[in-house]
Amino acid sequence: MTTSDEDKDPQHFTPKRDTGCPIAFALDHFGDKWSLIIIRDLLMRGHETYGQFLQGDERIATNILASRLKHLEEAGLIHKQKNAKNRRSNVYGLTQKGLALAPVMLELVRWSANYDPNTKANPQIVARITSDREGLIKEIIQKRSGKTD
Amino acid sequence: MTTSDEDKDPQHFTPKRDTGCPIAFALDHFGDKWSLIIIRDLLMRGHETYGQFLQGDERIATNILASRLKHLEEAGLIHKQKNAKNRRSNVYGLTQKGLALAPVMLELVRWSANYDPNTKANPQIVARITSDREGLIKEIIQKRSGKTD
DNA sequence: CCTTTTAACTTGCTTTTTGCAAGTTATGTG
DNA sequence: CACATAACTTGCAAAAAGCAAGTTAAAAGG
Repeated sequence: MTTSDEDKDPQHFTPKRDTGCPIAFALDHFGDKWSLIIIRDLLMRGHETYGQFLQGDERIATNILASRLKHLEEAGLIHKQKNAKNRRSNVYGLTQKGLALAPVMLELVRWSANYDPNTKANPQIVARITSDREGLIKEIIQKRSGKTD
Repeated sequence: MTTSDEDKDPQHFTPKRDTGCPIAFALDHFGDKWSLIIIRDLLMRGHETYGQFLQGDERIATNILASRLKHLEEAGLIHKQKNAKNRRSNVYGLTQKGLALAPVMLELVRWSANYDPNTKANPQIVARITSDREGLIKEIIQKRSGKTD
């Protein structure tokens, strides 16, 4: 982890439901139908461009994608960088705050794998959530921490 | 845990986004602004009647509450029982499938407690998520498993 | 009993969010 | 220089959320 000046506090983000409840706080960040899909793409599938998100399995609409990316950025979960080599492509990445959702994501995977008879969750990963949860979390976070993170 | 005939498979529920992805599966169950609040009330606060949900901190609208309860029941996360003693009050409870969200819930609490400067999360609980996660999960599940569960 | 409360919803209507299709702009590419 | 493409934006229709009021059946009080 290089300590650059990223992940600065998003001054502009104030939760809607300001009750202090942790669940409500989380929902204010990603409590809609698409945000977690985007976070999944970033965290589990290595997607990092607008076009890659657009072509995900669930086919998010382009205007919704734009609005969710904006919201997630304002909420401090992701950041957008210009690609120095190719100035028309932007690269999205998870901040520390976003990467810290890995444990939540893995518990969701475990739960769904357990209750969805048609799950396509990778059995090896699912098994490892139980056998080596901490190791898996660290591995994922390391894998998805860009050099600029 | 008494093994009654509850928690039967909800034949009628088919996920909207049938991609096989565990995250999408989870979102089809509770990927909206209110479902997780209701599950929180059931799991962490011991709420179990319509009126209790209505009076939660976030003040869900009554028609939305009714529709979410119906959906959660169809999705097999909760069940509704008549109260034998008082026939006009219904008692809601989590099914096994719903109780199994405890780990997800706790990771959400941990994440939010960590990133919300104004969190009201109980510090003792938060500490225990790290020090005795498994024990805490079992304790919560046991506490919220009604006799009829 | 008979009136009043109350729990658990439902209905009607307005506002907000989502979704679809098409259009725009600034690069990049042959 | 013509064309392709990444990353959006805009306009409008459809769906969901939110608000206020109404309904129903059962319990509680007198």
